[in-house]
Amino acid sequence: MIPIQIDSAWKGTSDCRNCGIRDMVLFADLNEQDFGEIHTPIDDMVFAVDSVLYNEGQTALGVFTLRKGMVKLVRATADGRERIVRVLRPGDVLGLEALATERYDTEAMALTEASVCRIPLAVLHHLSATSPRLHKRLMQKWQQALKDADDWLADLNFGSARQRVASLALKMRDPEQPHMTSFFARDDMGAMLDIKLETVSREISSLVRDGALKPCDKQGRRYEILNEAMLLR
Amino acid sequence: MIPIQIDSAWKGTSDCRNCGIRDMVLFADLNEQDFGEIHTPIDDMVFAVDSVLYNEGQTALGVFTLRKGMVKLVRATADGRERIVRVLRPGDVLGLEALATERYDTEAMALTEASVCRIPLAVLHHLSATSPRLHKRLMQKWQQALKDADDWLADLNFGSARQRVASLALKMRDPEQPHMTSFFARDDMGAMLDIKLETVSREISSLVRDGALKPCDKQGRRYEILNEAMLLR
DNA sequence: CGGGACGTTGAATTTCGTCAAGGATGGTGG
DNA sequence: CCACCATCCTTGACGAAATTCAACGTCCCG
Repeated sequence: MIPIQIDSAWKGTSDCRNCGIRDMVLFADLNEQDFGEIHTPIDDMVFAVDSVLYNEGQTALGVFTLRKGMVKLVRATADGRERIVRVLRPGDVLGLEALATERYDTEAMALTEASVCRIPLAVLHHLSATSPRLHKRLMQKWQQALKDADDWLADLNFGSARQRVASLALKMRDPEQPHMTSFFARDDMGAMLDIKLETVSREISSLVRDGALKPCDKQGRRYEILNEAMLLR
Repeated sequence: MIPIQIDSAWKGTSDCRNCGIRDMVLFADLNEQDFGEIHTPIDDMVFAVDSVLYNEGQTALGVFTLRKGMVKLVRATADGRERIVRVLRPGDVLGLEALATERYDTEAMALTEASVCRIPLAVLHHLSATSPRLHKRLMQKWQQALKDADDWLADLNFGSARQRVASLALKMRDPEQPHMTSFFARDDMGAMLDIKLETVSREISSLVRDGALKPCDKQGRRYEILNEAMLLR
């Protein structure tokens, strides 16, 4: 079942030298010699909405770089419910933990259609030993992942329901259009913020009523930020 | 001011080869040759309760390994309150992020008297390039830190106040005496679980009344776990 | 022995969750 | 092309849970 997903997602082999977002990713400052050390092809893949990139505990095939779209990392909690521990966006790395354990610690599911490249573990193990440039980038990606994890905890799971929704709105701002922000299905937002979906809906409505946000589509996914100060509190 | 803390904490130079907890720490599988590459002394330090090991944003001097005691990682939130993002225990590494950014991402404060060794950044940068053994350990410590961060979020900040207190009790079990567990000042516990200190107190009292826990001191810090199943739900 | 810090407990209030119903949207098939 | 249906978002009323404000007790330290 998983191989089928992989097959259907596979779109070809990546040409990393000419990657459009290369300055954001792991291979940012590799030189020609480093690229020569890559003996296994990097797969270029696209996953449809709601498809699973990998499961919690699954044996790892590689580390992913997210090129386009959004991916949620999901964990099962002790009582069986579902918890979204983070949302990744373009430039982020998925499955770094596989470098240490050969297994993925969380499930990864596409929140939108998602383009990724999958870098085989062997390539990273080899390069991290031979290329100080990759080694340094790898440290930076670990550090960023850890900081993101702590940020997520400190910002989004703190305070009243209204504060949480407002924090999520700020965190999910579009990097290119800072006055726009993206929301998700209400039950996903609930799993991110640890509040019920009805409460999410109420707080969004309240922020719209108070003039902090303006809905830009009919599905409740895109909003314009009208009053940033109101969200910051 | 910070140098004064450092001076007062300094207890000598560590003999890593004979470290009592070496199998848990970064230097676990270094060989004699690797040790020969260490040209800067590892400092052995002790911090008193409530003293600060480093501040958020501070320029980093090194990475710490916790030998004894407990340390909290604290962040300021958007609204100025204090948020405890994790508690570290013996064997854990503090300040790994300094390897990537030369700065600490959080404040670290001793929850008990804490013994640490401070490994200069230069030593780690050098060894991670020359010793595949350290390189591998480093990956494992990054992975563990990231998993701990996600665990903290998923377990302790989820569900009712009672569930959170129960999860904390389980997470803070003594590794040597699994039926014993450690709590903290009630406002610290509140900052860990994102509930008010009065609620923490009430839930602890309730767990004691229901026979899940038994207090073992008069300050409310040590408890015996009488009914593990009751805490798991 | 007194005072301050901290933990506990109680009552009133606010917030959030639960249960239920209604409405908009998008897709499907006739 | 439109009616129908399923899905998801929204809203309301009620009850449960957590916070707030306050008082009180205990422990530790000077």
